[in-house]
Amino acid sequence: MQSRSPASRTGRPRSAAADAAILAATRAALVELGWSKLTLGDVATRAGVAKTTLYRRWAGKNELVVDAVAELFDELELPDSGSLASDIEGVVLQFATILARPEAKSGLMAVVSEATRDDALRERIRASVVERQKRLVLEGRSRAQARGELPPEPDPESAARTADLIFDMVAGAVVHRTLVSAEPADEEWVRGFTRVLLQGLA
Amino acid sequence: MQSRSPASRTGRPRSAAADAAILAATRAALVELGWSKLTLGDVATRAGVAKTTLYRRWAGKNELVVDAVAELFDELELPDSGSLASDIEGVVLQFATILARPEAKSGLMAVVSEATRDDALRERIRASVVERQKRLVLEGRSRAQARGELPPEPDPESAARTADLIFDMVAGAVVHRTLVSAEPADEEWVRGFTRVLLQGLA
DNA sequence: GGCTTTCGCTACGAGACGTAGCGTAATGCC
DNA sequence: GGCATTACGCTACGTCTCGTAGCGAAAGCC
Repeated sequence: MQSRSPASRTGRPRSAAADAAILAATRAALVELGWSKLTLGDVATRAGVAKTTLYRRWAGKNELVVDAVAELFDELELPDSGSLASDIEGVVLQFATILARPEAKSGLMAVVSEATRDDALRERIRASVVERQKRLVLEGRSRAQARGELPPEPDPESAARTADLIFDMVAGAVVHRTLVSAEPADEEWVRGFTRVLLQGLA
Repeated sequence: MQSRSPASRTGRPRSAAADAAILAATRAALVELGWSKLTLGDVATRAGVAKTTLYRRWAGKNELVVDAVAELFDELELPDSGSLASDIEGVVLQFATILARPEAKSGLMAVVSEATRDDALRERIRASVVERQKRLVLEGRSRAQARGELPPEPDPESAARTADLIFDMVAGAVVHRTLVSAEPADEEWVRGFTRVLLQGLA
């Protein structure tokens, strides 16, 4: 969350329950109201805390929603289904399921949009959402290489570039399908997408 | 733009110059202020019109920005460079160049985010941005099929599905690369992306 | 000239923002 | 147990933007 200064050993400690209540209230408000009609006063009331308490912990709407949405993606797991294709399909489907939830839809793109003019916010998104899930790409690839489904990378730099490209393609396609085309990223779509992606990487 | 009722043959006509001035002022305000700090009062002042004039033509910030941003994508053209790979590279690079502009970055994602709770707005985006550019995918594919670079489609329904998938992959990857990863979608990246996409479609 | 619609201007209530001030509650240190 | 320190709830406030209403003037068509 925020940089809790390590030298704060004295005084009343911050309530951890309040943090959880605020983040949960934020997600609930995103579902009911969406980003633009969400107000911090309303979130505070839902969470049962004072508005001033909320402002002591988060600088504003942007930072609050990033933290509230980031928690949603922590449940992503890489299945071990035996083949690279079904591993990818499983992860992409999980990602699509999370993104289909209204609190993720309305919250995530709004903060990404705000991040175009706020480097600190973009870094917060990268650190708490993107970078934390890139592990799935890396682990999936190394598994596939161990199974001989993918060739080993010639050099580390090219390996990193490819991983970034894969991540942009997966996340970007699912987001575009879900939010812009407004069609469900269901099993059928995921199969088609995975087929193109995998064949392209061979 | 808005539904200019065909039965308005009498009375003072609306100033076409005002429309253009308002949309240009909207883009300028997006560059300087970004989405969240853009106010309709400020746009009206920049455009040299009264705030009430602006409200007579657009229902709100969302609709205004969609129209202002949609104009940016009209300059997309399909190059005829002889091979499918370089055709795709050319279009993707054009798209990335437009999306790199600050008015597109901060405006487009914001309205997409708002569209998750507003069906009419999403339809407006689809009609004035997405659907209008999907022609590039269709035309590029038919050219490639004529050249024998791509197999003909077995049935029309599958052809439409594939076109949608391609569009989601192209637009999604470029958007994610530009806005989330915040790295330039330059020639090198576009080449790598096109290689994966093309090989996947073969 | 008469009719109709748009335009610029001013003013307004409503709502959210972000902050300040105060008294109270919870902890660590002596 | 008492003290310093920090967090908390509450109230109140000035500021900003929103979206609308009302008015007189302007610009077209018959």
